[in-house]
Amino acid sequence: MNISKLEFDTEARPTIAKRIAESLRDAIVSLELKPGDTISESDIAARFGVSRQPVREAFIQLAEQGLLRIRPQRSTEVVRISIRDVLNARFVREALEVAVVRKAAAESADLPDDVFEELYRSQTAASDANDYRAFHAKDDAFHRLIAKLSGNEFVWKLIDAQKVQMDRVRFLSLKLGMPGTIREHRDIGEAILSGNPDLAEAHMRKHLRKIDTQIHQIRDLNREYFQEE
Amino acid sequence: MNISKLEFDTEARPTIAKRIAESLRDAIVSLELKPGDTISESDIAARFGVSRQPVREAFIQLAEQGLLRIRPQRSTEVVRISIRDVLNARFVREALEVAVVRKAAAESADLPDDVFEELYRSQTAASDANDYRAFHAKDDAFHRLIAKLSGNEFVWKLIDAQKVQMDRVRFLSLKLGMPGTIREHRDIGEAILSGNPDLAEAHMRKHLRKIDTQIHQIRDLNREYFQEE
DNA sequence: TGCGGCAAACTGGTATGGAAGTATACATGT
DNA sequence: ACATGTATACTTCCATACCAGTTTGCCGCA
Repeated sequence: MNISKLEFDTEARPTIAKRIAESLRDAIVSLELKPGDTISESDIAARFGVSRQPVREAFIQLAEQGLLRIRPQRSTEVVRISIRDVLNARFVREALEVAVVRKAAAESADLPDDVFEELYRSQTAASDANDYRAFHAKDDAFHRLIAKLSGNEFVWKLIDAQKVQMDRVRFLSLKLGMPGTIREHRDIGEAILSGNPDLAEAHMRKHLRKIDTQIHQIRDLNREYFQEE
Repeated sequence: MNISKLEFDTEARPTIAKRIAESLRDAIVSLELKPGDTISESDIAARFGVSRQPVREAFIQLAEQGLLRIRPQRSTEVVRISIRDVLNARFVREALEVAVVRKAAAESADLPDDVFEELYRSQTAASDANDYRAFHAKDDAFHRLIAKLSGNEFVWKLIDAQKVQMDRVRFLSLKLGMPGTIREHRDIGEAILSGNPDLAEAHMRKHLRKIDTQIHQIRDLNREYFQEE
């Protein structure tokens, strides 16, 4: 009798470090912590009521995501938005999303016609209510669903990691183009359901490349958040 | 676990934690640390002659790369090779490499005809000398060069991160197909120089997908290193 | 011989102290 | 007034100590 197989998932309990990292990430992406701000381990530790060690581990994690810049013995600062980095992230994201959307379109034969409807509706509702947070959450959910439909949901983890670089720009965009986004999502969804990978790819590229033009406007309106380059 | 020596190069590398991480990564990829081995912070710390803290940070980093599995209060183990994970990594890598190789081919107009020659030669030399380490280093250099030629060298960082999952398989392959690899590299290089993105893409996909068939042979010869799935 | 229970020896997570490096305010000397 | 040295107050990085689970193995007992 093999009892050892019955053990339940002991994995998922989040550590303090992980929670701190997540909380800081939200603060940075929502510009609560502003680009250029300097923070310190002890400062954040005191604010959360924990010791410096888990905060330090959170810092390291965020530095690897490109959100913090740790300068030993000097300071740790929230990195300013870099147009170059944003475009690089967009390039990677586009490569990944094109790969999954093509696959989703090629294998869409036995999908119900209304797989996307629920998301369209809730995103439209969020737009009508001017609820940006909900809107962006549904935006992410749409892209994630495509990855799942392609049988490569794990790719979303990477897309999400890249997205971090773009999220602050998206936050600054806010109302810019909520309805437009929904229209593009519909185009992509229809191309998938019609089993047309080339068309799905084209719509996806166009959708993702909107940021290329947006980012310069955003920069001009928020110079202080951007790196000079 | 049973290792003779573990040490980091005393020069370069900013923090102890990073040096430990790099050293451990090499040990894992070269199967010095075997899949399934359990290691502990204090154990490794003693071997390197440092405290647990930097080792712990190295563990966290390697866990994020999918090489270690940290089970709080229980143990930390070197994860076994998972065919699924390897194929997932291959999928991502393919998406990225296709994107850069197409771009490189599309913009190859003003490249000197011999950009790749040096690498071809040194890789052939490494193959003739049965020098696997050098061969693999040149293999990586070739792919990295393509990313650079496309103007997106930063993508290499991601490709490299994905590659970690495949490197242990590559290590087990060893002699399998060194000459074949060179032939494929030449095909890719020629397609780039002839400015043919579609052909370059096709050769790249074929090149990267070799692992799909190889991995099952490797698994059958090294069951103990693989996860049952 | 086999089983149950308990204590000691692990594990990773967190807290805290100290070392080394850097920036800065402020004296001091010319 | 203006350099220059210095004390001081930061910073991150590493070491050490402690905590709370988990595993292991021994011991007593049936």
